[in-house]
Amino acid sequence: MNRSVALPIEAALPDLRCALAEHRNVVLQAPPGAGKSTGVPLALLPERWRGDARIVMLEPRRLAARAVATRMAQTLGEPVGRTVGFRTRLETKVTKDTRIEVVTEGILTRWLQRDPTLEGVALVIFDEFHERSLNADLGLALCLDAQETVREDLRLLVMSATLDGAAVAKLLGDAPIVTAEGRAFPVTTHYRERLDVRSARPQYEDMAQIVARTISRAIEDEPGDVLAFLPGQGEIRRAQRFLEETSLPPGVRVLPLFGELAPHEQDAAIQPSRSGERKIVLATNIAETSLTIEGVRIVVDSGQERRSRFDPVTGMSRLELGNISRASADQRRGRAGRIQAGVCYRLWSEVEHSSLPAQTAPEIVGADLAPLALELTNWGIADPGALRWLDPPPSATFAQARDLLRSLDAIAADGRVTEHGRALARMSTHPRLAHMIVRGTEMGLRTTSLQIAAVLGERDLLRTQGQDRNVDLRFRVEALRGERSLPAGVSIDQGAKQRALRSIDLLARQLEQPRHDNTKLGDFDVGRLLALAYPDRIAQSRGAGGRYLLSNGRGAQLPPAQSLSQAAFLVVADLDAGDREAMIRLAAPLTRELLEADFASHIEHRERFEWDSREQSVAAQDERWFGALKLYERRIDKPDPARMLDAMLAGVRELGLAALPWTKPARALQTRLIFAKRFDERAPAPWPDVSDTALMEHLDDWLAPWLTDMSRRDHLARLDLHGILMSLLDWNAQQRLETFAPTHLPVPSGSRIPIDYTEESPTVAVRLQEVFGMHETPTVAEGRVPLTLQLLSPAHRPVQVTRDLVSFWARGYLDVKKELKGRYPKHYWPDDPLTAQATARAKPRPR
DNA sequence: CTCTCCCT
Repeated sequence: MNRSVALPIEAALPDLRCALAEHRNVVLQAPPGAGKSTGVPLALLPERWRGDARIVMLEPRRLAARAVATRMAQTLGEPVGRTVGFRTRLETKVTKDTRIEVVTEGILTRWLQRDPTLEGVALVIFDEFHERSLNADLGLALCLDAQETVREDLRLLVMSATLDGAAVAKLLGDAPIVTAEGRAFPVTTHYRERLDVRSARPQYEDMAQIVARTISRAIEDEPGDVLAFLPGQGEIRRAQRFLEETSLPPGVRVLPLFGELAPHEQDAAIQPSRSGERKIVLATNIAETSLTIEGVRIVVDSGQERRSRFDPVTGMSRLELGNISRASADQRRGRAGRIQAGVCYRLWSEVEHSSLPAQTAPEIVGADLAPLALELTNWGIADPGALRWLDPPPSATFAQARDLLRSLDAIAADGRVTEHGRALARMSTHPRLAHMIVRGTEMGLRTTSLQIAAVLGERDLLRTQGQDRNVDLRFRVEALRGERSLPAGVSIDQGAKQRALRSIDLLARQLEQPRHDNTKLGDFDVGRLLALAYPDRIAQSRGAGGRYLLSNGRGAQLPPAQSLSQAAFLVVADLDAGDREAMIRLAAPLTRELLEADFASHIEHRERFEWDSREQSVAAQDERWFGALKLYERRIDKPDPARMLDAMLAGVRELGLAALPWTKPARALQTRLIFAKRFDERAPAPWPDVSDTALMEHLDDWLAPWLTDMSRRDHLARLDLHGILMSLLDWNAQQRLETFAPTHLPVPSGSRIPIDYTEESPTVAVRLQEVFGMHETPTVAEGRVPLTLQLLSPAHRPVQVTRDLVSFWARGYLDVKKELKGRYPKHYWPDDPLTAQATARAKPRPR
């Protein structure tokens, strides 16, 4: 147990032992390099409270679980699996002698679901808790619940590097906080303002270019290897090009590092440089926690990262580029001070730094919560509020997750877990995929469904170089089965394949044995099975260009040059939701026939009656829908008249009243009725409101009866609007209208002049000569409304307007006569118009 | 021109 150099954690161990002897729950705060992961479990092994029970320590990653267990075993001078063992989903080294068990975080959840008392476990240690992984948060919530209900003596130790310990200590019931020093060398921090004040810079510069320039300056100014953090592969490739264009000192190599890189390429970046050589590692977040790069003295930090964010509305995730947190920046900087004093270049200013979030948002805030919701439901909890959380699961996402579980038949109508849901919870895969495996097994497609789940559990089974990546999932399933020869530039990731095969074994053991299994792969088996897992991502071609519509209503697009783009239907296993259209990353083809057969109970039959604006007619169609996808449509030969009528009315509503065949008499009748309604004071008034507004509002009442058998705009020409309006009046009202608002005014010449009711005051336009002998101003509305007389010349030119004929004759007439006599000398212009003979003749009477 | 990790 002796080490040549004492770990910094040693100093804190007495306090930690004390705290754990007296309290069930304790928080240990220690920076990276303190040696807590290996030091703490070993130090607690002899404690009295342990008895003969195990200490369990959670690690966020399999690699870490194995490495930490190995180091502890070495310290004891034992092989792994004796006193110290580890357990991950895919690999286990544990015996009956094991008293310290290092496990990945998901394993604990599995244990708790099987045995909430966690029998045989004295202490659970949450290592790297500051990373706030979903599984660690869930594990802690379940442990606290178990502690409250069935395991009062269970001890919990939360270890954290950068996390503010106070919040978690409070969550643990005012647990004591023990702190330890780290062992890190000082790192000098340069902010961007100090680097770049010299030159005026353009407004925008490629991040990759700025990183490259900072690196080439740093490598001149400082000794040692460089680790640069960039948000993604694209930026890494660009920075690499920029660096290779500049003249780097001899012996300096540029090495990219990201998750999709082949293992031997990752190793090249991780291993220490040979003597006399230096390296520049361009890395994603993978180098922040998962991998440690040997020999780094200089860190260049872009300050950005890509993060996955789940959208509960669409049920899809998207990658977002954003600023890192201060905690993350410190973690990245710490990578420069592991073996000696180092230097860190931050490509942002000190002012910007203070505005960054202190901590990275915990995973639970932005993740798909379907797995968590299934765990909680299986735990017997429908509302996460029943448990204690640092950050509770966001309610919208949790609700979406419960909806999904309901659609997978995992939750019953009463909100509790179903037998099927229990089966899904027993499986070590996403509930969607577990559902696919269980139902697929029932369909006789067990092997294929297991293979799909295993392939989807890996980032990508295939490595593609120098060409467009083929997104067909069948391609990968066939490769896993060894049934496909791969084209040049495409190879199997052997590590991924081995993990996939282990996964299949594991999942198969979690299943009931099938009655029969079809091991041969049919063309559409993958698509059919995938549809069980992702019914919301079944996609229908929109025609050309690899563009599809998903059953959840969103658009999605295939990358260029995909053989799948010929498929009428796809099921999408993986996609990035993007800003506008989602990009399909993995999919398999399906047919309409299979979709309709497998999802018969989810297909919606609709008889659709709608006004088609483009065709200007009613569309009466028989349709079959799956979510947002229209699978089938046919014109209905004998449509239901009532629904036809509704659609026709909708059409008129859209077209407006102007689309109706208004004749002059019809419009005139409308204005007379409006006039009558306005001026008739007799009660009860028999007049309907036929203003344009009222007609539009009440189309169903007055127009509908006349629209039977009509289905297009043309048909409206058949309407007799005058007759229709007249039919709104009973016989008495029709009679009364004739006297109250007559159509015409008889004048002394014998003519009948039409009365225009559209103006504010009803008007007749009549030649002056026709009203000689008319003593009084004519009226309508039973004498209450005088008509406006527009008096015209023989040539129908307006001469005078008056609402008072008596005073016109008395005063205005003389002037008018004089003028008209000048222009129309042959006409008859009497001195006394009241006794003169009116005439309707256009030509002057012969003298 | 798309991060990373994980599940008896």
